[in-house]
Amino acid sequence: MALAPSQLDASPAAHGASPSRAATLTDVSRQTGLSVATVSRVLNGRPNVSDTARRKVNAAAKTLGYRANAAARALVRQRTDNIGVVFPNIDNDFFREVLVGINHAARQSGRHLMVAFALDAEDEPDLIAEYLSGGRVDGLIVLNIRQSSDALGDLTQESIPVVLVAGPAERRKDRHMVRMANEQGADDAVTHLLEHGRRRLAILDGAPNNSDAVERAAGARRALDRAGIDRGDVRFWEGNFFEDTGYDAVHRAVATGEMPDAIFAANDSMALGAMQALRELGRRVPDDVAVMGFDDLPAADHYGLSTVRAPLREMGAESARVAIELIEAGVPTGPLACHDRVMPTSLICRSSCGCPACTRPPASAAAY
Amino acid sequence: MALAPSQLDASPAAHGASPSRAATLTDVSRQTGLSVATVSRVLNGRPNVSDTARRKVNAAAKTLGYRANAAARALVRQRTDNIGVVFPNIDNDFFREVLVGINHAARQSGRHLMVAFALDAEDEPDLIAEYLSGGRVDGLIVLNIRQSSDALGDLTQESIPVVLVAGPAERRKDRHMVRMANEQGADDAVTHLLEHGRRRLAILDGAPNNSDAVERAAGARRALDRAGIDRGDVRFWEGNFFEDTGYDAVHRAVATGEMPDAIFAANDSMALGAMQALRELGRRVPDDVAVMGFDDLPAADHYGLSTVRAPLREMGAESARVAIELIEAGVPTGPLACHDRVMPTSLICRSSCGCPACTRPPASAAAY
DNA sequence: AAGGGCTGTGGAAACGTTTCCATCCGAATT
DNA sequence: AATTCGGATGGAAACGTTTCCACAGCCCTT
Repeated sequence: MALAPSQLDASPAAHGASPSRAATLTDVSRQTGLSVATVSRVLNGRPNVSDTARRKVNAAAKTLGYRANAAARALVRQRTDNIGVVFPNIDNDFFREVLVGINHAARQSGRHLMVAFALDAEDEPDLIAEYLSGGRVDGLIVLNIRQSSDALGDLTQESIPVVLVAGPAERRKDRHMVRMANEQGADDAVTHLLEHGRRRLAILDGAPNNSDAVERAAGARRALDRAGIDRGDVRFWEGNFFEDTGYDAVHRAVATGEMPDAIFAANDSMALGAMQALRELGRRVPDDVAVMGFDDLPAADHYGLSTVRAPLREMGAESARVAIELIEAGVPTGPLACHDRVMPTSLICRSSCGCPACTRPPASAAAY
Repeated sequence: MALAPSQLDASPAAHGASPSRAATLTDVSRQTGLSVATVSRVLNGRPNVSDTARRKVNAAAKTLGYRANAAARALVRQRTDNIGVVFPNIDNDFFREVLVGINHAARQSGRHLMVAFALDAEDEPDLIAEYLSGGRVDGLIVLNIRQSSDALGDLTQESIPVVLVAGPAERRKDRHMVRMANEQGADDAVTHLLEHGRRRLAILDGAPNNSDAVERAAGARRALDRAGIDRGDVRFWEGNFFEDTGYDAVHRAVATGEMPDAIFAANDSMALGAMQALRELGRRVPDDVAVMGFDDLPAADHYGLSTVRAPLREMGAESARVAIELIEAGVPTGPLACHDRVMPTSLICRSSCGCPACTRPPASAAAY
């Protein structure tokens, strides 16, 4: 009450030397002579505070280097402003791009990321369970969850929202999910090859238990059917997403004399393997055989591989946006109304598809 | 006091349906009839609790799915068990490996990771400042901090320990740092080439303002000097770590007729560029020209490039260990006694160095 | 002139832990 | 049998916020 004006008393370590403890609301309160309630109101931009008080508090907070303690705030607000991100233990090239997208969206909303990689397959459920309770995060993003590890039971049991990125297809009605348009992307690629007059196609398949692979194969078939291509002209080659299966498939084809005039590989790794085999065998790309892949790995650019870009950053950013949306909507999102956001792919024409008209779009990442 | 034995009253949502709020210590206390103090003691494995109480509490905690609230615990313990990790905005292939290493060490110590990427160069200092105060993390790891963005002033001013990974050389005595043995690695690579009888060497340099590049070049020079190689036999080619500078350098060499019999490139990207140029020019690797790189990118394996493995996971893990060590030691680590941990590199012989004796070590990552 | 509605402010409770301190009890010591 | 000791337990404070509620002025209306 007795507020001596302009009291510049030796406040506790104004910006002193030692790594002193962080300033608290009480410190600001003492320095300004105002109550912690008022100080808190100013610092949170709440109404009903006089301009005088506002000025004093802001000045003192700046001097003291005040920053609200996250734990105390989380405790009373019942909200941490953190989002958890769980990665599978499997080494995955995409991971970085997805995380960059998540980071972008999270930071735009002023939230922070808690990131964890499963150390092994058994570790994943533990990790998820750890984030689901404990109040460490307000929402959880799980990448590429392994089919088996359903630490996730019933959506309605959970106290925080969970968003799956590139999760198993069968959980789509059951879980909030963000994925890419695998089918449309593959359709686009095959259609592109057909539009360039290629007719004797080979489809290099991915691992059959991988949902990306299955969907891409389906997209390729859809394009072939729509164009009315004779199935006798199409070869379906088995692969498993690894480079050597692309390489081997081409060598087998040359052995049996069944070389196509175009190859669509369900991912870039296999496409690059196929291109290497073609080069070794003296076949020219794209003159003799056109090749398209899927994913748009950095290496694709380097080798001029035309491909379908997997919108990884967009998927990451979208998953964060969905999580935030669910967090802000409050807990009871119920079992109904699951999100299933499908991020569009885009065709990237380089040299391997053999269309001179197409120019490579800028490698920008403007909006995600 | 009046504890009715075996009271199985309708506890608040034992494991009910709705996404009810998480169980608290008070819930467990009510269910067991014991005080929160005792419950807390049991759950933290503290002594001076009867076995009866221990059993009752553990059972109730399990039934209720109790997990301690992180914010409340952090508030009273003045410690979050979180470690912050800040990445520069620059796209960096290494980032993932480093993070995996950090994750491993952090999780082994039961800590969690808060990860953030700087959105752009100006963003980095903000990010660092945000983690330095606010009590969100107990320690901070900053990767590859940009020379300019010294949001980091004086070590002694900071309230939490900060560890730099691959930071600027000039801060080594000033800051806790974890880095790799660039000089020794480059020395090893050049020595290896010399041991195979190569004498007309070319050293493909990295960007001169990059400390990794400078150190690697110094290591190469050290090996040459020690072997007493005539400097007239050695060419120093300028590069900037990008693939095309390796490619161009080889083309220039062939134009001037100064083709060496071995090339050491300061990183794999340039080495791969050089190899591609050699292939195009009809020179055989390693027969005509041996090539070695540095980093051990995934692509190095694919192209049989012999190289020096950059111990990225180890650097990550070590940085986390240093951070944890500093956290546990308490704040006042003072300006003296800065850590400068140098993680050893290792020679990876594949086919491009031309030594049949060397076999490729397993691609394990056993211990990090 | 009295009442009512705003505005600015402070006190105090609450969030969920951990931990200090006091208390109580039974067993061991004198 | 009186005393001490140590183990088991509960009460309550503390951590740093936010926010509800009460209250004191003040201006405006009737």
